[in-house]
Amino acid sequence: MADQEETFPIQSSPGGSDSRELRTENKSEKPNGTSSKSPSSQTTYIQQGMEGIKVYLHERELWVKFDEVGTEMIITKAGRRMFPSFKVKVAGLNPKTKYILLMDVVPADDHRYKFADNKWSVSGKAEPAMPGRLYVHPDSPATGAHWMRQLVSFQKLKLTNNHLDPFGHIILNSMHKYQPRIHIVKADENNGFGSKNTAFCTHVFPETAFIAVTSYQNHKITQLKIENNPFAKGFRGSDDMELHRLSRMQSTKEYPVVPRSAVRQRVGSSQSPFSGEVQGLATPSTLSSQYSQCESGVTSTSQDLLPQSGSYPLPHEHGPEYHCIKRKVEDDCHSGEHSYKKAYPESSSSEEDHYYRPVGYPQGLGLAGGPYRSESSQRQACMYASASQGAEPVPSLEDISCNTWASVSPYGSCSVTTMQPMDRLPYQHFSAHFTSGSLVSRLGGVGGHASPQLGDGHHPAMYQSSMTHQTLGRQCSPGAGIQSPAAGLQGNEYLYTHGIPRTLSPHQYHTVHSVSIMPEWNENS
DNA sequence: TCTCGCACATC
DNA sequence: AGATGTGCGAG
Repeated sequence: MADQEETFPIQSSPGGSDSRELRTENKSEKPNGTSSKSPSSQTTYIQQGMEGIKVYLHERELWVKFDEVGTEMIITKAGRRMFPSFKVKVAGLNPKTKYILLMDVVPADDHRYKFADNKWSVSGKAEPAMPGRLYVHPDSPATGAHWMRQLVSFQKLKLTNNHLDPFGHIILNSMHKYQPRIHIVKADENNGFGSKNTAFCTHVFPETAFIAVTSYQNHKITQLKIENNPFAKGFRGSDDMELHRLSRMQSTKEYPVVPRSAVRQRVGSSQSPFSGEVQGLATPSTLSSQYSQCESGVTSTSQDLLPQSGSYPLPHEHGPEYHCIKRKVEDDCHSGEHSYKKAYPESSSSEEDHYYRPVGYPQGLGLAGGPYRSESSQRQACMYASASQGAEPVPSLEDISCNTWASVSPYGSCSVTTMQPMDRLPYQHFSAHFTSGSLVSRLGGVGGHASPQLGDGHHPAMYQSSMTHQTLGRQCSPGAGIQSPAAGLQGNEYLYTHGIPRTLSPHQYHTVHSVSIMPEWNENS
């Protein structure tokens, strides 16, 4: 219980502001070597007690290598893991407090990209985002001590291009750019999802942004994957190996010229013809660091964020460290970094199951997500709330919450409401229904239960009141936040979740789609 | 573009 | 030993 939530007093808004500035300038500082350790992410805090939390990206150097070339992640119907894997070291949590760690992947901007002339460029407007799904770390909820004890791995998270995916995987559109985010939600009783003050913080590592593809476009990326992913070891080899393989497969026929893959090593090696690095996009690498810390999220203005069109949206600021939050954080920050060394067993414990939760929109938790997409009005709405990433300074917690939740639930709303129709549809099945009032519960449960409701899907049904009304209410309604649906918001948020059919996937995947949080009704009742 | 079966790898 | 994760390249 109660342990408290707080370690610190609120501060809320911390950093946001700071962070915000975008910087673009700096780019890379990071590679200092610390690699993973340095927290480069940007954080948004929503409530108290979350300020001193630091999150360090594991193997950041590897991420930066990919980022410098323009990271691509394969998406398949069955679901494909990300590589590099998203693993983090967390510091600054209250050892006794329980937290839920989850991840989502939000659109980085509103564009559709194409890879031509060895570089990425914008080729049009992005397709409407689907309701985002959240991947709840299987160990959730767990104490701060648990999460800080070892690396927290999200490696089992899978990406799919199947909009009707029944497994709870995160659904993305090919040739679109995305930004993974990690959210830490306090799961105290006092703070369940639904409760009024749901405290949570969001961390974004710009260097983990990527373009979803059904097949690799840039050979350099293929090469990096082969060289670093143990499962692709079979493609490494020296030339001999390759030749052998090729010969077997093709037996002489063609040696590929340069088609995409063919070249693997060689190409990779460096020179690839393509190589260009350029990516029009963005290479984020530079950006990367920015994010670090803590902001508060919010957003009101999300606008800022938005568009960026061109390239990378991410706001950055990089600062490395950042300010996290201010005070305390600082300490953490530093320390944090080191903290981890590789040894951790990978994932935190069980990774086995992952739970996925759908979030409404990409923004997910509102926080950040949104930023990018801003464009569409509809979305925006949603986003607004969230957005912020870069942008604004501190919103109020409330906002955040709103957003947050919004993300969580609202989304639903957002999505539901405003969003394009598409979104809603499909997912229904999965609802996992977490019903419990609080996220926590859900989360906790998440894994476990699946729920019954599948069928309907969408009924948006369930709502929970969980979220703080206040929070939500305030902002949301008012304008700031999400507009919409918020409706749900109004006090409640809805999150409805869809249950995932367990059958399909065991609990592991629980995704939640959108939605609103339900109260207890159902489940718990 | 995307999907599929394959050989090869890890777990 | 089986399940599962990889990129390849044909379709």
